[in-house]
This record gives sequence, structure tokens and C-alpha cells, in this order.
Amino acid sequence: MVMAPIDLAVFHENGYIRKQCRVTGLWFWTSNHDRDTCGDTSEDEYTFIGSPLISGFDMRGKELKDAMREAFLGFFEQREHTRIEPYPILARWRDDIHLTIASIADFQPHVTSGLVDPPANPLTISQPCIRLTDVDAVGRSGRHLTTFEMMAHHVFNRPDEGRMYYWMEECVRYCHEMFTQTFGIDSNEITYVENPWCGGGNAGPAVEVIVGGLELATLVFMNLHEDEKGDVEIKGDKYSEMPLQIIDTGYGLERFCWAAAGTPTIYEAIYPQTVAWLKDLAGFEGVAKQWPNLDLDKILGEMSRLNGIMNIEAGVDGEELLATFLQRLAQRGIDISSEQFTAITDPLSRIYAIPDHLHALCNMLGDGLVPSNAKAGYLARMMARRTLRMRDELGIDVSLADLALHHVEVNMGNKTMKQTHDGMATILNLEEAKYVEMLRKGEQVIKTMLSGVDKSTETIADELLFSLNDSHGIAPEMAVSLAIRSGWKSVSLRTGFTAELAERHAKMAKDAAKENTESTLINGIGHLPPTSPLYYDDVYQFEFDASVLFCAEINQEGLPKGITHGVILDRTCFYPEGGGQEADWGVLSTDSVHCQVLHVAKIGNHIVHLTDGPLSNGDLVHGSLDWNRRKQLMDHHTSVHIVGGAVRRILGPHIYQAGANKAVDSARLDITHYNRLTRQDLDSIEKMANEVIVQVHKTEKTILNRKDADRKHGFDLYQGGAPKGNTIRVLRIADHDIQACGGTHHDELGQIGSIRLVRSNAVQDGVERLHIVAGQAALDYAREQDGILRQTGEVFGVNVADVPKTAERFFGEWKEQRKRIEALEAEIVRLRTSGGDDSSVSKDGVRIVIMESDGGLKNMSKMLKELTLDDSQPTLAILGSKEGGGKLMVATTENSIASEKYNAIEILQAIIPHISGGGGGRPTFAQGGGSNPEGLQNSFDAAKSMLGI
RNA sequence: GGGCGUGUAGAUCAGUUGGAAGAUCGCUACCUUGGCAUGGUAGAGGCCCCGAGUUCAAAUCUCGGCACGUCCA
Repeated sequence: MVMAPIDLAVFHENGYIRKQCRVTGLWFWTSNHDRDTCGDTSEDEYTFIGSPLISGFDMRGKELKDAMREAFLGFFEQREHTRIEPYPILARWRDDIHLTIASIADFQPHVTSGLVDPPANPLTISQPCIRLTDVDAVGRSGRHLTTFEMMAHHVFNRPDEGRMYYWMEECVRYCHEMFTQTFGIDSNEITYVENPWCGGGNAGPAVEVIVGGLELATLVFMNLHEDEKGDVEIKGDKYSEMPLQIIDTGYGLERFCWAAAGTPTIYEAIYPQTVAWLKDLAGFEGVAKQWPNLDLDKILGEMSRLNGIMNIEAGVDGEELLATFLQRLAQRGIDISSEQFTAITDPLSRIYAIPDHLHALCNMLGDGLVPSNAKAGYLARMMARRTLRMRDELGIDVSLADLALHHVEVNMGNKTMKQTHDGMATILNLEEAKYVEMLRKGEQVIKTMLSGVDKSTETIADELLFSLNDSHGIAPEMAVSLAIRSGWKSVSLRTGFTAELAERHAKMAKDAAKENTESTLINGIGHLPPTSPLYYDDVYQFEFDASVLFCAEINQEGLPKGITHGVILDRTCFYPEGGGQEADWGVLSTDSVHCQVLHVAKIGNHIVHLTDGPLSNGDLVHGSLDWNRRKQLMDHHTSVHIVGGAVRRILGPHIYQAGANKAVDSARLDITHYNRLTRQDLDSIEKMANEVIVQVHKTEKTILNRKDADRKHGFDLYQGGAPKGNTIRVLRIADHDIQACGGTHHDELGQIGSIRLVRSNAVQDGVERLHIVAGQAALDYAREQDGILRQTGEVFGVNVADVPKTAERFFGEWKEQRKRIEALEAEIVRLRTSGGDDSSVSKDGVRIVIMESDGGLKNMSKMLKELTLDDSQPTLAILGSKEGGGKLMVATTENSIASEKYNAIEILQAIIPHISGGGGGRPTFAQGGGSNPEGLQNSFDAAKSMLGI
């Protein structure tokens, strides 16, 4: 079975008929019976440019977006949908994506899987989204954006439980009513295109709503999931119906605004003030005035229309595209040279892209994101750097922070943000400084890399450009312009290189994508009742009785040594490894058997004890924990929460937990921050953490429904990671820190004793790792440190308090004395080489010196230098030492009769066997070593007889 | 998460096949001038990031650690 036609009463009632698109072959519904294309093809141009299709919205920019959003949400609110506040743009409730890419992303994976109830049903929302896949086309195509708001109405139906709110008929009816009545769109301009949707293992029928050549909305009816035995086939995969039936709609707010404004590009509809401001700053009027007879608006309008029907994709050859473009423009009566076209569109595309990029950047930073060189933070850095590059290319002299603050003021109004404006400015100023530094380094690297290349070269080697881009952050275009500035004036970028670079990256990404083999520890336990965890009821319970439900042999790599069996009980006090907290250890025993529990893992609802021996099904066992271990883990885990709260309070709202680990000897907490932490920072965090222990007596542990938890505490609750179930355990330490956490924590903070921040280090740019010790571990740590200091003091023979001062003095003296020894050695060399003893012989105008030295290689080479660097006295010098198994050095005065007559390597090779060694060097300087220092005299004798002296 | 790159004088960086640690700026002193800009001469300043390994020999090659940079997902 393939997907059935979407045949709805609402179509017929409004005079729509079903036709097949002449171009794409897709089926579509239209009330214009002459129409033979679906509206979204290479032959359907935008019809709204210059003549808006949506009436009643004369404003522009933020005001227009606000009005449009309100019209949409209001429409659905009046029709029994609940309005939901937008989710953050950082998708922190998910572990598969960094950014919110669609409104449905708010409800994945647990609402869409049916595990968690939606916040309301049906609901309407306008969700800010960021998609970076088309980032290169932004500003150039006239319609692409990285940041947009997806307006939506969502429904989560459960027909199997008798909850069916509405389906296709009503959905399309709402859409049609809104389009034609609220927005006054001519029915003939609307086409509904049937185009089944699939993605991420789900699928369903879908309708694209095209207005005036622009896709304004997609209505997806998600009711299928991938299933090999399914009877529906879409794009080669088989699907079957799922119990949850979801309406996932997406209406592009900015596109509505564009259709209402009818401006040449989408950017002028939504960012008019910023575009005008940037034009002014970049002196764009001057460019345009060069050709007074060109009608700019007309050209831009035509460009957008053309872009609407031409597919600009990354990797398309730029020159070829330009030629086609100019040809098509000429057909439309616009006569423009490629130079004129480039002169106008190059700066303009940057002027358009900057506000879009700033919008993405401000949204990300506003949500508390810290720029970094990895993960989500890298996306912010990429946007910042793109913006900076375009700003520089436009020759605009405004800092990134000022651009962003201007953008926030003009385009974001009083949107509530986690990050303060000052914080944002601080972060962006740091980013700009890093960017400038990167450019400076890049220029240096280019100079070095090209130093051997002729100044008249026209190309830069591909490998060099790849390495500049990948290792030094210098994009190919940038590399070329830097090279030109540094004197290689005729280089240019080979056509198609950028595409090759992208291809290469794509290939690397593909190669790196490895299979995620999730090996299960134990199979066949699905039928067992879930293990009842006792550690939540009373975290101080360390003994319990239970019965064995399951026991099997385990044979798997990577587990702690000694593990032979996996045991599942009906209930347990043993905490399984999870949430960064290590597992409990202890003993499970019966009258006759004692098994050590060496590790505990959670598999689904079952807690598996990994033991060093077998137990039998039905056995009654007594379990007892290694309480010292558990107590220490609890000390650390609770401390991590306390420290986390303190860090957020002291450093600012951008602090987010990027990971944590709680072991016995110490705990780690990774936090997002834009600067390295100083010891002062650590001290004040440590101070506050210890104050909390004193001031807050009790922790508060509650269990909340996921829906209520979200509403009550927001998404900061999930710093420890995206929770999986519908019920959430919340740990509250007064108002200091509130977290969803499934670990074991103290009821009373006083149990911890004290917290020490040992040190911090950088995990990656933008992420700092705090090393924490608490409770007994803090005492042990202090004792150990004390011991180290005491030992050091004993070595110096001073009090511990004097160790730093003394070490400083010793180090200073050591350096001084080393220098003095060098000076004295030099003096010895001078004395010994100034002649006066019988080691110096003259032969045929060459002074021959054969001498034993007592220093190492360094000292010998100094003597050689002294002997052979004097041009006025041609010398052959042979030095030896008994140090380190014996050393020999032979050198001649360069460019003298000594170097003509004697070859240092030959002499060395001839005499070195006497000390059982080898060596080499240049004809005027050779050195080597051996393992028989006693043979040194034989070497000297051999040299003498060889030279005939 | 994966790939790539970099740690050498106070600063910016060179350093060839492993074989004698360098340049420029800055610093100090002296010379040139009435003084300044400048010019000249001399000098000081190095745990070649740390630790192991290979080697007769490591700034250089290999491995590990630390610090930093960068691209992609």
C-alpha cells in the first residue's frame, strides 16, 4: 500500500480540485482550475514581490513580526488551543541536537513517544529556531535565514485511549480559514501539495501550503513509525501505524512577514532598520550611485524571484551560476554587467546576512551559551566569526558587541534573556579579540608557509589551503587576500576549490561516523518485575534482605576484574552507576555463600549486581553496603550540587553544567564559562559552598511529574542531562540550587563536613573543570598535601612556611651558579687551547690539537669552537672525553687549508672503534660516542699514527 | 564526539637529513647631538612546555601528560 490521496471536504467546499503537477509530478489541490503546476517548482515565481499577498500588515521589522505572531497565536487561541511560551533555543532537554530546529523538537523525544504528557493539548506556539545547514546561502538567496520562528499548532491524539482531538480535515480547515480570512489571501493563490513526510523513524501524510510561489506552511500528520512488517511504504522504507497520532505543523513567521511586506528580499521585511544602518555604515549608497540608471529594487526583486526558482546549493560553481543568472536577468530586460552585479550583490549579501547572524548569535548568547571550540559553543563562535568577517569585508568600524547590542535593541525589544547585556558584551569582546588574534597568527603562518614560493606564483598549493583552513581557521578566500597583502600579489583562488573543501569535510565526517554498538550486559530479563530501589526511601540504609530473581554468568570486556555473575533482586540498597555517580560496593550473602558486589548497573527498570560468584534463584540474601564508600560518594555528589549553585551565583547566568563525575577520592564538575578561572575565583566559590553547608540544614527531595517540573522550575533543572522518564526527582538545597537528579544525596548538609576546590583545568575552550573533594576525601587530601610540603621542608631544612621563599632562593642561586660554571668552563677552555702544552703540533701549516677534555659534549664543543673558529690559524682539532662511555669530536677550521687537507668524518670513523662507538657529522665537524671510555688513549694514538705525528 | 595544528629569549617568530641554539623588536651600557627623533657599537637575557623511550648524540624522531589553537559533526 502506498499513501492514500488526501481527499478532504474542506477542499471540495472551497472549490478545490486535485491535479498532478506538470513539473514535479506531485498531486496538489487548487481552486484555480487552469493551474498545472503545484506552486513550488522551478517555473513558479514569487508573485508577492511588489504586490503583497497578505493585507493589513503595513508595519515592518519587529513590529511586523509581533503583529503577525499575535494574529497567528490569537487565531488558534480562540479555537481552543492553549498558547505555550517558546522553549529555549538551546535544546538542553535533548542529547541528540544542540539547537532547537523546529517547534516539534520541544516535544521530542518523550512527548512524541507517548511517555510524557504534552504541556497542553491541542497547543499553539511560536518557537524561535536555528538551522545552520544553509548558512552559506543566507543573504545571497533573498530568502534563506539561519534564525526563524516556527509558528505551529500541535495535537497529540491517542485514539487507542479514546483521545482524538482533531485530524487532517480540521487541521487543513483551520489553516485555510486563517489564510483566507485572517490574512486575506486570495484562495486562487493557495495550493495544497500532497507530499508525504518522513524522518527520524517516523512518517505520515503531509501537506505543503504554497502561497504565491512561497511555501508558507507544512502540515504533517505523523501516524506511522518504521516497522519491517508494516504495510505502508514511503521512499523505500516500510511503516506501520503507531498508537500516538501527532499533528506537527510549521508556519514560517518570517515568510508570512515577507509575503505581507512584498519587499525585494525577506531581510528588508524583518530587519529593515539594521539593513538601512549597515548600508549607511558601509557607504552602500556610493556604490549604487555609480550607475544611476540601474533600478536597484527591480534588480533585487528579480534576483529574489530567480533565487526562488533556482536552487542555490553549497558547492555549485560560482561563475557558472553567475553567468546563468545574468542571462536570465537579461531576458527580463535588466541589462547589467557581471562587474556591476558583483559590485552590488557582494556588499548587499553581507548587509543582509549580518542581521540574521546577529539574531542567531544573540538568541544563543541570550540563552546562556558560551562560545567554544567544540559542541554547541562552536556554533556560536562560527556565527560570531562569520559576522566579523563580513563586517570587515564591508569595512564597517563597529565592534561585534556594539553590533549585537544594537541588534538586541532594534530587533529583539525587551525579550527576556538569561544573559545580561553586559555579559553579552563581555563575551563578544572576548570573541572579537580571539578573532583578531587568529587573523594575526594566520598571516604569520601564510608568510612562513609561502616563504619558499616565488612571489609571482598564481596559485597556492591545495594542501596548504586545506591546512590553513582546518588547522588555523583561515578560510581560503581570506588566505588569498592575506597572501596578496604579504607580497604574493598575483595569487588567486582556483575555481571550485571551496566546493572541494566542503566535499572533503563531508567525506571526513562520513568516515568518522562510526556505529554505535550498544552491547547489552544481560538479555532476557524483560519479564522480571522492576527492581524496587530502597536507596531513595532512606539514603542511610546500608543493610537489607531481598530475594534473588535472576542470576546469570557474565562475560564481557571492560568490566571491573573478578566479575563472574549478574544478580537481580526484588529490591536493593545498592545504587547503580548513573548520573555521574559511581556504583555502590558491598556483599550479598546467604547462610552458605558470600558474594562481593563489585559493580552495579541499571538496565531499563532492573538493577543488576555484578558479583564474584553465583547465587540461586529464590535465595533469600542479606545485602550490606560498603558504607564508607557510599558515604563518600554522597558527600561528593551533594557537594557538586552545592558548588554548582555557588558557581552560578558568583560567575553569572551563563554557567551550565557540562558534565560531572563523582568518585571516591574526588569529584569533578564541568561548567561553561568564557574565561579561565583564577585561584581567587576558586577561593570565593569554595567559601560560598562552605557557607551553604553551615547555613542550609536540610535538603528537600521531591518527585514531580515531568510536565509540572518543567513548568515550575524551567529547563535549568536538567543541568545533569536530559531525563528519560515522566517522573522527575528534584533535589532542592534551599534557593541555592534546584536540580533534577537521580543520585543519592544527604538529607543534612552538615554530614559533608567541608568542601575544598582542589584546582581547575580547561576541558575545552569555554568549559572549565572543577576538582572537588569533600568529607573524608577533603581531610585525606589536606593530609597528603601537608605531607608533601613537610617533606619538601625537610629537604630544604626549613619550616613549611618558608618553603616557597627558600625554593625561590635556591632556584635563583642554581641559575646563577650554572652561569658561573659556564663562565669558568669557558675560562678553562681558553687556558687549555691557548697552547703552552705538548698537545699542539704544527704540520704543513696546520695546527693539530689532540686533547682529552673532562667536560661533556657541551664543554667539548665549546673548546672546539675556540680552537677552530679562528681563521688566522688553520686547525685540526681532535677532542676526547671519558664521560658517558667516551666521546670524540673532530673539527677543522672551515675554508682553510685544514679543511682542505683533512676530513673530520673520515678521521672520526677511523678512530672511534677504539671506544666501541659510532658517530657522524659534516666534513668539517664530526662527533660520536662509544661504550668503552678506556679506549680513548688508543683512539688518540690511532689518530696520531694516521696523521703521521 | 572526530580530524588537524602549535608550545624555542621580555614580545613576535626562524631553526634544513637528529650532529656548534638564531633573527627582528624591546631592554642595559657606551658613542653621535645643545636636546629630541634618529644613527652606531657592545652587552645582558634560554629547564628549546613537562616526563619517559629510541640513539654514540634529541629543540628535532616515538609514546604519555599539560597548556593553547582550529575545522567538522
